[in-house]
Amino acid sequence: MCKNCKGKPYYITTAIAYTSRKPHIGNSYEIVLTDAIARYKRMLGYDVFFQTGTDEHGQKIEMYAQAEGCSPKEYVDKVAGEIRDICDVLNTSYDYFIRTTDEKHEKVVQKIFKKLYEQGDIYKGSYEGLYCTPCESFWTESQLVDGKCPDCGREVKAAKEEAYFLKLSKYQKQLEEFIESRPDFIYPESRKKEMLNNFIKPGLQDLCVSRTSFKWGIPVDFDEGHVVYVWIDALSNYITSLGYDPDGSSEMYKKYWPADAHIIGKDIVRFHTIYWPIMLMALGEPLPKQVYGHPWLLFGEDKMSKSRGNVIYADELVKLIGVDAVRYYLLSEMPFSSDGSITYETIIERFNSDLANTLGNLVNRTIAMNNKYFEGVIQEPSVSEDVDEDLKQCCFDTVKKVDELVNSFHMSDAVEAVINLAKRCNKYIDETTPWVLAKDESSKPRLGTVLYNLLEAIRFVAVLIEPFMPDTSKAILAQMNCSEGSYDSLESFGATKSGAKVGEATPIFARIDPDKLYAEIEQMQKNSAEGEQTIEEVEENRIEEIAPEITIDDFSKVDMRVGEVKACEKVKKSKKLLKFDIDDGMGGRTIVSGIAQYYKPEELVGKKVLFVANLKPVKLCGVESQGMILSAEIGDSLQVITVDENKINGSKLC
RNA sequence: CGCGGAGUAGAGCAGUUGGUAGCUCGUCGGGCUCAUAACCCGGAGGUCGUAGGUUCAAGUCCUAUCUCCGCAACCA
Repeated sequence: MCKNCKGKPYYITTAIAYTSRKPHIGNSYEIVLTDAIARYKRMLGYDVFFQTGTDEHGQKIEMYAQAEGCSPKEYVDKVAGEIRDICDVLNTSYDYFIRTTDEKHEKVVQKIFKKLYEQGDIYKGSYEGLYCTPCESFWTESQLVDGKCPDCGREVKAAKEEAYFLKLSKYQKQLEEFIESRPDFIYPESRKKEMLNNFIKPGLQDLCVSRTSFKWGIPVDFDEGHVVYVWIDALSNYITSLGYDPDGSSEMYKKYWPADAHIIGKDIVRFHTIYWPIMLMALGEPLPKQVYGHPWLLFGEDKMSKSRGNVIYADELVKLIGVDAVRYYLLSEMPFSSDGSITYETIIERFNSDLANTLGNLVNRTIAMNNKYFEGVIQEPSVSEDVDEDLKQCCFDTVKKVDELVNSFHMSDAVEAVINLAKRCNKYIDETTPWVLAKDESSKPRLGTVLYNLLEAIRFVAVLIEPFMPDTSKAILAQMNCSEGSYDSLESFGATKSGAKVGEATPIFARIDPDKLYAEIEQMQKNSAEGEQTIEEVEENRIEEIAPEITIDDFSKVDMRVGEVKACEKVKKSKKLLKFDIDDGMGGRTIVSGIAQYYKPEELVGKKVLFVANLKPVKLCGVESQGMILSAEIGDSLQVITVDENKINGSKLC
């Protein structure tokens, strides 16, 4: 069937998951999607190597661990375990689970770093005058606001901090040519344009690849105090696992690299299509063949987050509806390029309509008829009619269609194609009316043929659906008492053996009763709500540290006044900015503030607020802002400070 | 005018190179009884965001315009 894919290496990866917290079902989509492709390729005969894993370093992990009162290592061990458990619960067939804290990985990352340094692609440089000590952050000249830290507005210092940089500019031209000449490299195509127009063509800035501000990372072995920053550490997982080594790579590496496909989220397309290829170019290694930046799964219209209370975890959903139903839901509901949406309503709808009514019922009624009319014995087909041809053709067409769709990462369409074949089978039953044939002894041969054709067509369904729902595939074949589940058997119509006996007809998917499911969900949410305070909450309520001491002279430089909001509107083309017309008792002024996600424009009109009156004006998104409105912030919430209505506009604070 | 994508039946989506507008769910009616109140058929429902233009012919090409989304920018 696919002569030239037998034994051919096929290397596919997910991104490695950051071990900051347990992933929700949207995060888990990626592993299921990748697993489906991996299983499909394996079925075709490819020698598949499917890798997933965890990204475990960085400042955030350090912080979370501290909040939980454990070491970073203990923390990532716990979360990596949870992530791996979810991969297993989802029945994914990864061949290797890499962790960036693996000793082998760390060693090779150090070597890679050193090699790039020695050949001059990484150089030691420093930021100049742009370090904010309280924020522990570096800023580029263009990020600075009024010469100050854009995060906290405090002074930034001349940098004594040194850091290592990767020379992206050197490979820019080469990368641009590569991307332009490989229409298959970036999926979907709109992402490719984004990368070229927004990043590559305007000119790449050299990338900072080391940090001294935290310790939880892979040390740069020739310069104490520096740790390798996320890019080189995380991205290189794809090759360290295979046994890449600057001093001589393993056979396995030579066999599987370059990767056939990196399956990643749309948010990290940039890293995989710019930084990663350039790293590989610098190392003199071939580039991956395809990168698919898949969309996100949203809860209804919103992003899933613990604080919104709308998180669905894969393992919990599996408990409710079963692994294959979860896999089916994710694969069928996620579009190719736009974000998908998960709701309990659509979960029930998809389950009942596709899995229970169409597929499950088809298998059930077919097996039942075979038992009822022939004591289970599969008949030898003998009397064919024109309708049969149409059914057979549909089987072959579906095989072809699925192949095309999987190869272009259109998984939901591929899944749908298989379900459509099941629908065709249901139609075939109505066209041939077996129950009518059963009434007349003379039409028994035709009846036997019809049921044979059905069983064989269902076998096509079972085989084709294996990558998406492995257990269901097995269950169907088992119920048919059929051992022929190979992809090659789909080359012709007729691999089902006559004379064998089918098993009991037992429903594969029982319909979901919505009320019952909702009740179970409620129960589950209650249970998890009683759990411990989450990391997110810990982080949200963390009180910021007090800024360095200042003198009264410093303070008196800041001139704060009372003003009244006369008008307020959103700044066009910006998400976060609101433009205020303030009556400052001195003729009025305009102030722009980044609080659009906390307030609607009309909410603040008429209120008396406090503002800094002597800040140097700046332009934000084209609007000049002449000051700063004071507000109090903690974690995710923010409130503008307002004062009594009777305060006179222009009053000075002291 | 920073770059790119999208606006098609109540909902969610297909519609390569321009040639009678489709699918799934829902809804209404019919059929059937092998099956999981399932299955099959049919109807209703769309001036394909808006306004122009090219063409014998435009959802599909061009221009303008509105709205939404992604990336970038932006939190004084």
